[in-house]
Amino acid sequence: MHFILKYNDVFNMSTELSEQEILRREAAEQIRALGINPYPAPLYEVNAKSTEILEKFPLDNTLFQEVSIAGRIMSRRVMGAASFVVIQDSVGKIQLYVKRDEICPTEDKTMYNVVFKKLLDIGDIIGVKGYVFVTQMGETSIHVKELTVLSKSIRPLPIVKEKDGVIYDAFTNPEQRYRQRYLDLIVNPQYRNVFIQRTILVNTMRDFLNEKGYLEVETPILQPLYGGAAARPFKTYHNTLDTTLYLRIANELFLKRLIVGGYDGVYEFSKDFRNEGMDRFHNPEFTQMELYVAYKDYFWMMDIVEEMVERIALALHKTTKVQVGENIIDFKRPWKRYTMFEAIEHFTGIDISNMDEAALRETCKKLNIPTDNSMGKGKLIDEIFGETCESKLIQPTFIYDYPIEMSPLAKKHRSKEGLVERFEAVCNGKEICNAYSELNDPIDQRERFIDQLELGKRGDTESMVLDEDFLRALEYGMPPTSGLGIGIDRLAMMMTNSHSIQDVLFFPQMKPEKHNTQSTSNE
RNA sequence: GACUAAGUAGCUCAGUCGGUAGAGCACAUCCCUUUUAAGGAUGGGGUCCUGGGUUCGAAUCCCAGCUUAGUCACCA
Repeated sequence: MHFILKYNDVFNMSTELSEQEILRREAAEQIRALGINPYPAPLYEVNAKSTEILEKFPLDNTLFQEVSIAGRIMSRRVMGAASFVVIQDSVGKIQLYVKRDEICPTEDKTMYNVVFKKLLDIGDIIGVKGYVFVTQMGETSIHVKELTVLSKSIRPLPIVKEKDGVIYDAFTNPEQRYRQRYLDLIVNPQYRNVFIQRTILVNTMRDFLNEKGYLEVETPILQPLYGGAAARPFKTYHNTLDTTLYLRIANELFLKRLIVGGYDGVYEFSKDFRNEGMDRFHNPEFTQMELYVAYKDYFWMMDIVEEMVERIALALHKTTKVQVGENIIDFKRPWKRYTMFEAIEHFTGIDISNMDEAALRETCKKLNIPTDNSMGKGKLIDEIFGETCESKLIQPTFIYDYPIEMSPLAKKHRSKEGLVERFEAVCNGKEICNAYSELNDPIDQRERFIDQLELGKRGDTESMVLDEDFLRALEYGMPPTSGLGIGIDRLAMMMTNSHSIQDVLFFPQMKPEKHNTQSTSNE
């Protein structure tokens, strides 16, 4: 009891420490009292990794005879003067055999009897030196000759156990997993791989774009005007400038300014922010890769997307076929290409390409798609596509030629009235990218912005605002340009077969954590 | 925003009809020199999410709230 008082006083804790937390703090102090720093400063030389040893030693048992390895204690079985410990390093786990007279060759058995047996716990980080051997039970292990405390853990670790494929005490509570991702990564190390795959995905994309000679750039996140997408922004304030700033919702307009400036191709991996709903496909901050290339059109960009995504699949899976939920998706080139009208005709048997607004509305009624009077021709077409086609497009498919009303930054179609040169790639029933032949006619762009302002006046909270500086840039002349946006999180979900965006973000947005303090609201 | 489900020990979870709060692991003590879900024995550990109500008595029944998850809606 005096420990509780002591530690709650010393650490000024608002909540009482658990018995285990107190005992571990005590242990750390006792280690110190023995002249051992539980948090030593010098580097610890490591010359092997767990999985490397487990793979190579059975093939050549002369290897690893002077091994030095470090990791976190995940289990401990003390049997008198000999013990077994499992440590986990960055790649896996390996068993240690710790024998008293080996780590304490002299009369002084303190290191084993006191430090190892009494003061170390699951969760502590240690380094060991020794040689690799195989136990009588046939498990490749490290015979420890020297043990160093590297970091004392003062909070008990939830331990997941497994036998014969059965998982015991799985740490699966999604809230805890996301809030305490570090803990998730410790006790559920299989999830480390998802994030490694995400990084390989990004690196593959970056290598691909660099090989093509495009320039990776950085553009502002804090912007006086937001633009480039239809979304509600986050608003903030700069004190010195005494001005409102917005967190970017897309980087399109800045990258196009750089094309005006004379670069042939620019791209950016950008964190974008949208002040909208959250669910398993939406996090308030997310990552996009946007690419703009001069003198190209949208057909050219389809080829680039195919090539790039196919290469990503190969980099991650060594094959173009990827398991996503129930489906196996084959990213092998070439992908199917349908115009939006063709796709609708393919799935409904109805040709809407020459319909006027009234006929479209009638078609919606026939297909049981709810409409309202605010919907114009473009919106009606988009609704029909979304309801009848999108979820059925499992294998990668380009859908192109969109209604102009939905695409205020895309160039008018070279031959088809009322459409723009835009495509999306859809797979597993979800959009994975969005691209245009970019609108470079400054007069047309100004008119499109004005149309957006009208929508805003009618209460559309996601309509675009007029960006006078962007128009000024276009007025100096932008070459014909093809632009692309790929949602990195969505692509990562697909490539790692993850059910939720929270599974491909280390730290997904959560509500502020409620601390378990006394309830204060008696109102 | 709607609906459904959940909230009990550090972790994973039981808890019968409303009658003293349970298990495994973790933790402590003891035993044990090659063990395997973490060897054996013993033991400590609880704001049963919060507040109110019904009742002699509530983890359990009722009401309200909070938190979380899932699905749908909205939203690219």
